[in-house]
Amino acid sequence: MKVYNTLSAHKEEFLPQGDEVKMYVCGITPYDHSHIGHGMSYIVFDVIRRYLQFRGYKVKYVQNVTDVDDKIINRANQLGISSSELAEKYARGYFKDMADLNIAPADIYPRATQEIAKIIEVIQGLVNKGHAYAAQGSVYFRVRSKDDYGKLAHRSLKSMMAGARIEAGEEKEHPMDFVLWKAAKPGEPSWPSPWGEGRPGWHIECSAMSLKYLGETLDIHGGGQDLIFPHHENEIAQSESFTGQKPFVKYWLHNGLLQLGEEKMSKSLGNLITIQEALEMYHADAIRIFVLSSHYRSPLTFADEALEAAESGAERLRQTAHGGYASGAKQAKIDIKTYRDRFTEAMDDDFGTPQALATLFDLAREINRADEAGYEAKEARRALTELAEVLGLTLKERELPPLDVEPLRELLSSINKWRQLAGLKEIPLKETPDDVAALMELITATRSALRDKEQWQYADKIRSRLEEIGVTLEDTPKGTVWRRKR
RNA sequence: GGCGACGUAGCCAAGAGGAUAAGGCGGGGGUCUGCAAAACCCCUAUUCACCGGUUCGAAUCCGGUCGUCGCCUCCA
Repeated sequence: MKVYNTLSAHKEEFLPQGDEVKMYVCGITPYDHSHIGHGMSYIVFDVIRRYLQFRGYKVKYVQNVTDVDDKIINRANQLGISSSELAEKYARGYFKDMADLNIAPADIYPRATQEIAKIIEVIQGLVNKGHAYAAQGSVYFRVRSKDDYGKLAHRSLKSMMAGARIEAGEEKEHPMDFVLWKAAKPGEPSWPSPWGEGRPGWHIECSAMSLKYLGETLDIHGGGQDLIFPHHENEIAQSESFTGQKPFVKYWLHNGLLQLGEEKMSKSLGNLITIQEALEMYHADAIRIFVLSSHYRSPLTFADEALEAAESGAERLRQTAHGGYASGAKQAKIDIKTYRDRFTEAMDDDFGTPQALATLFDLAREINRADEAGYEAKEARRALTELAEVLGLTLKERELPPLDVEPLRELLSSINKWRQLAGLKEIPLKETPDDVAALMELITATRSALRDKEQWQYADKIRSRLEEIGVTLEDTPKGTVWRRKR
């Protein structure tokens, strides 16, 4: 397996330290709804994790929740609630978003506010080693104490200074020094520390948590490309300075960013579509196919046309996975291994999901072809479902609100008189069922009988009326099947 | 200003020196069907932004031009 490592800027052979892959992905700051840019990132790392498991690795996956930060505090103050209340609310929303996108939960979701002791321990260690210094109740990391600072972003301290927008660094020794511990301002949530009341800076929690839950060296650390600098650069500086161990992370993986129209989708620009909004419009499988049809390191632009295309593709895979009218027939000769190998080969090369998906579509075509020829392709269907699952595709029908019974009852009573025409008995009003399945059974049976009598105009009327109600009919060799219109 | 990525069919998007330039969507034609739907079959890039160069051979490597985007500041 090869993975692209941001640190080396090359693809490298993936060799984790042990059988259990230690994987850390930067989580969210819950002060607002998560948008589909977040969705993209977590879908990407979900697939990476699923694929590692598919390849036989155990994975320990940790994702932080930054539940204290300026934006949370400001927002909570605006709303007149506590910052922990606000953070909890949006963290819960985030977990629902993830579940709805079929993203498997992390093994641990540490919260910054629950890890203060470890955070203080790390800061204290950095101070003791001369990598950090206190000033006015805050503590800063001394970037000049780390000789390879900038190695992840591939920039030198000098080049960062040139043209960088740097504010006059009152308390800081060097403009690039960054805060580890922020002195409390009145009215802000704070914790006691050796430097006085305060709260953690943004970067330090990731160092503390990864150290606590995964150890001194992680196999994989992931996040969006926008986190490379300064966040991940600073994590490296903190962690390696604290432990004295290099590297902090063996493989740094970063996904490209989702764009909306001309610009990056981001909270600060306000041009965002929330995950729940996207899910109202599209099936989670469609969103995943949209994301996975381009390589994870490339930027991707959210466009309704592309999502619609993904929706149609998802529908085809779904139909294939659940199809199969030729049961009990001769087994189709489909070389499943070829498809598995193609899938694996694609994924082994830095998670080549576009080609992995292409393999799925090719397999689906061959299954349908076998179907068409009257062969049974159960094994191949199973393989399709299994490989789809590695990409986190459920291939399940979207859960729609239940059909209204009333329109179906009305339809049944209005076609009652046609039943005689079809050679069937009319159904007494009292015996009209009130559950969808039974109603549909009677309606389709009536229509089938009408078709047998070649009463096409009546049969077609039933079909178009059902379409209005939200039911699509398909007349297959094995009879009429119905499903919810999407 | 510095660093980096990208420009492939109507749209989305793989491919990274050599065999017919994946796949999805859309469109056209056909098979099946009473008609549909679904599915299947065929067609839809003689060419990879443009200009030069290296090479027996370039969409792929090098240089330049144009264009788009990201990071350098909170961000997945």
